[in-house]
Amino acid sequence: MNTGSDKKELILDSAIELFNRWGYAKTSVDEIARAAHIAKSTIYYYFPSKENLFIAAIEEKAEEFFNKLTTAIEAAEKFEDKLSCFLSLPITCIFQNMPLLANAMQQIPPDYFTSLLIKRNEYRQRMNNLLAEIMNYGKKQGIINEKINSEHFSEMINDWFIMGDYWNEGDNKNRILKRLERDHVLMVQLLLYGILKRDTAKPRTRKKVNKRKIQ
Amino acid sequence: MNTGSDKKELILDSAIELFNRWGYAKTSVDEIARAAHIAKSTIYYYFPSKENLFIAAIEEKAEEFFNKLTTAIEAAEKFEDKLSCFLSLPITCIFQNMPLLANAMQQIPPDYFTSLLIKRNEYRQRMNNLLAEIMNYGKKQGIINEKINSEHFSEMINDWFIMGDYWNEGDNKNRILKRLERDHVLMVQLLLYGILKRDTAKPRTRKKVNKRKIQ
Amino acid sequence: MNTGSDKKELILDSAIELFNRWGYAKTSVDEIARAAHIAKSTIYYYFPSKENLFIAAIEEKAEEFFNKLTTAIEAAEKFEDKLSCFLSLPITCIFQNMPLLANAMQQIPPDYFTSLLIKRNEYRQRMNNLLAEIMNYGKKQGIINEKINSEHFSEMINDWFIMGDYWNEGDNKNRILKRLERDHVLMVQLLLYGILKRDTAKPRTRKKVNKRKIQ
Amino acid sequence: MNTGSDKKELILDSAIELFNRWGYAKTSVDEIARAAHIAKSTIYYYFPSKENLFIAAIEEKAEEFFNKLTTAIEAAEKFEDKLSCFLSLPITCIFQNMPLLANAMQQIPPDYFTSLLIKRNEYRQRMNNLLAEIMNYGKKQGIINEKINSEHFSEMINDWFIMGDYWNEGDNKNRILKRLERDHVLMVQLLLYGILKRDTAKPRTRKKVNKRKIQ
DNA sequence: TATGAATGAGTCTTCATTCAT
DNA sequence: TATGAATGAAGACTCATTCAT
Repeated sequence: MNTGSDKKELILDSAIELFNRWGYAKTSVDEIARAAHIAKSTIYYYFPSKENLFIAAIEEKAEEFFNKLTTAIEAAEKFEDKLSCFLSLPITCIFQNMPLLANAMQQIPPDYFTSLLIKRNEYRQRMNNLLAEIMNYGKKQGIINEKINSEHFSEMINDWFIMGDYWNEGDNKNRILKRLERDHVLMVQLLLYGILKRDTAKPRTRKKVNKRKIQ
Repeated sequence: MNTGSDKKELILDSAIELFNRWGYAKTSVDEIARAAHIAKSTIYYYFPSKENLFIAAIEEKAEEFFNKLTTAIEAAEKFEDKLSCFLSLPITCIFQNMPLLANAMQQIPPDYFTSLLIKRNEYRQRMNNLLAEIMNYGKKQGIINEKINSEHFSEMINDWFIMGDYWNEGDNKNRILKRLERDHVLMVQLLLYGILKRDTAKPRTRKKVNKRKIQ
Repeated sequence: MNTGSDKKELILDSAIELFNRWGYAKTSVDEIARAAHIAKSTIYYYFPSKENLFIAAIEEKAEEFFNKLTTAIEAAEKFEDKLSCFLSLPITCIFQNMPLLANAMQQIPPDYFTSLLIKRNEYRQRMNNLLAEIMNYGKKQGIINEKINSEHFSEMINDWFIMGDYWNEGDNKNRILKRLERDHVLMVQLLLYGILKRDTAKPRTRKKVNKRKIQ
Repeated sequence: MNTGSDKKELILDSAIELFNRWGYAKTSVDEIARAAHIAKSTIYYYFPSKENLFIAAIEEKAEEFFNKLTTAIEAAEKFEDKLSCFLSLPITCIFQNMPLLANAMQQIPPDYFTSLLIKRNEYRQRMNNLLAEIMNYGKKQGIINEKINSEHFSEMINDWFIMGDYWNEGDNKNRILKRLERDHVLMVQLLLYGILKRDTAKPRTRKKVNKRKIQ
């Protein structure tokens, strides 16, 4: 990745490492230059701004991540395994690239520059599409409970596990709160199916599920 | 909230709002002073440092949150409702106090000052205790599947939903990766119980569950 | 010195200690208040300003010093002992009250406020007078080499040992440089041959020198 | 001194002048920048900190001083003239670079940063060595009173004239006080009788004394 | 292509002083 | 007499960015 004397690549490598370690605000262009053993102005020769460099760093890691993810999902044959990939890989990857990818995919903090928000939406969309495909696959195989609205499920998984774009939506607090409530009801149901004893579970929760209605 | 001439409260209010909007690094003491319509030095009369003010802001909101949460959980009678509270309130609350509480309870980014890390651990501990109590309640009622290791479940819920202290643990990457894998397997199982059709699900997943062994 | 609950004395004591330890610029009014266990504003009740407090601290110690010095000189009978007192006590005293008295009596740094300069001149004058008296005493006893100009000698001793008011004299650099040259010539002569008359000196002082033993 | 566009030299010149006039604590980096007609940040481009800039200023002047001093001492042939150089040049030089060199060579005030203390020790060592050489020279010529312990004499001259490292020695007050007493006894003896052997002294120095005339 | 030099705007923090009580 | 609260001005230092070469 750092072959040849390509200084641009050198800068990017140092930037990725430092942004990962210290986050955007606490990484200075000086430090990146020092780490890359080049002059600070050279960074500005290749990247118009710190912001831009940050986006470039994210893109590099994100592309790497999506490649891994799609490959793994395609390689898996069973529905459960595909779902398993989808749930585990992001966590592993984000763990290895914290907080770079966290900044890219999550919404904390909500104040970031526009170019980052655009990237975020792009990545979320790609995640949604991947999960939608997996769900379709499960449906085709006839193993998914029809009561589960799979689009809604995809959305929710993204929102809970990779954290949602709640913070994008500006002032429309009520809408978000409603969605949060809807999501958590579904999440509780999912968890209950898992942790409740079969026979006890059914009667108790059916009632509740009916009352609150799965959409 | 801003009654009387209590300037300390005024400062805290402004700080909470601004830290929430812009995060720690991108909120300047100048801005807080301007927002509170007081002199910058007045902030330093009440709080020894920006860091300290940040912690104070977090504490105020965290206390508020824990009060709401414990009250709600105690008020709920059924196990499912208690669990529901535990899962929904943090999200709602964190949504309303992003990134203030996110900073306090989550581990992103990993570069923060010591005093914040201490707070984080305290809050995580309190969350763990609350969930443990709920699980105990469920057990006493005999409605929890004995195959679920409830301690492990608590841990996982905290790690996934409120995000774990992965980043505390220094260099020991392998250990963390193992735990991540363990967690996601459990999570997949929980989800599958929820979304798979009853009859199809059982035979298919039992196998897998047995193979990987629930702890 | 700190009898009763007299807060003014308390402040002065703390101020002396702290100014001594850290110097004027690096001692804050806050610290003095903290050390005296009183409120900062109380200091401003008793002293109009930090500057003023500094001068007051100096005065207290200076008065103490001059009392000691005159008492000791009067108590000494022989010329040599009087001179000895004059040379040793300031050093001892300044050592014990560094840099408080150093600030007061020396000219380092030259930028201090007017009130301090006034005090300096006053103290230098008193030192000069004391030395002049001693020299007169020596002359009356007929043991001082007539070739030594005793006024000039007094001046020089003060300038070299207690450091002079060179820095008072503003721009007139040439004049000062001439005086410095004159002084050092005299100093070298003193070091080489001393101030005592050859014939008088021998019998009188040999005794004493033998008693105290030159190493 | 300020030739060419060398901004580093410009900064150093302004710094030397201002530190000389106002001392370390009362000279602000802003003022130095203003005096040098450059931006404050430019100072930080060349010097990592104010402290560092101060040390650089001292070094420049100290080197200048030691060059002058050694040259002058070597040029002088007679013992008396060498001693004369040693005693006069520091004073003249320090006068012209007060309090810059005073800070570097003396121990007032005692609260300074470590890097300055290191410099102080270095300079004191160099002064001691120079004086030791001069005394050796005098001994070889057989004109120094054997009763004078020349090492002790060197120490004392440095302590009294250039002011000693009393303040380095921590708490050991008694030891220092004893040394002060010892020193002043020697000083009185020197003033009274001088360091030259009686018989050698007379013919050699009378000439010189007559030439320069005691006032 | 690459960089050394330079900077303006801003950062957190300190501190002597004032004032109402 | 004594003080808690409040502040303006200044302090050292940082940093993303520009520009001439």
